[in-house]
Amino acid sequence: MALHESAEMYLETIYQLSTQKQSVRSIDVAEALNYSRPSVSRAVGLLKQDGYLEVDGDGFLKLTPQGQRTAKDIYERHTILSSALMALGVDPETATEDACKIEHVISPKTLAAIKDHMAKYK
Amino acid sequence: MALHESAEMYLETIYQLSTQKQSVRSIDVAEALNYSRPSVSRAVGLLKQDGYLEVDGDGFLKLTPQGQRTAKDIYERHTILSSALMALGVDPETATEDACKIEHVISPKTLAAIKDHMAKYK
DNA sequence: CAGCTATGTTAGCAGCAGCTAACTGCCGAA
DNA sequence: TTCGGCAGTTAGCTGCTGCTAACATAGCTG
Repeated sequence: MALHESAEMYLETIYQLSTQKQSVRSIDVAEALNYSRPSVSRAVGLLKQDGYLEVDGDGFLKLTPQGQRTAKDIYERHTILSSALMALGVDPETATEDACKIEHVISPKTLAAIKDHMAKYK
Repeated sequence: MALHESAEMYLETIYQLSTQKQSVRSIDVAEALNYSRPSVSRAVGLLKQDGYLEVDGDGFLKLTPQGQRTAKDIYERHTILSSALMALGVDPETATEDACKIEHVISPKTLAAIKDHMAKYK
């Protein structure tokens, strides 16, 4: 089951938050994305149902190995894209915003090509 | 009123078709996009309502000046992106597919940066 | 203990955008 | 003239994804 863009965004956000703090709850995701609690609640339920994360008794979100893998992949796309755009002279804020959108639609082939190009011109 | 991605896609398709044939009807758009006739019918109605095109008595679609301008802009984004990706070594089919998705989410700033980069390395 | 606050959930709404089924109108061929 | 097919429209369904309102629960605090 392919992840929808919104699911990718939730997963990436949970992953990023988990690198910044010990525990991640739904409310943290809601604040990070500026979404309502119900929106996050439903999304978390779907991600859980699809095996991307677990919610423990205290409401802490833990990515499963599959979730971890997927989130890392999305985050890597984001990182490559935003640094590529910044290398082109795009300001960091715009680069981050655009990377955030492009990361959900770009193909592995194109990403690899960008990565290669970056390596060459570094 | 900002165009949604789907509206941009319809507009771009109409524009492209109009460069290839004398007259463009809804059915042509449906075939080009592989969408149903009702889907196109509704989209055309919305684009008309928003002043992007006119439908004449024979069902031929004519972009208004505003529609023409907008469609050209989208198409230019598409052209720049796909040639940029191909310049990175992405195969034409993938480049076109990815350009088609990226063109709807990329900011003017980033597009300009890509254009500059291309001009430099040509 | 009462009550406030924080967090999460349930129910249901809205808008977008695809779809099918079915109706209409028109045009050309038998 | 009648019939069949093409093109377009209308009605209504579905799934996604955001929202608010309202409720449940737990935990602190006076």
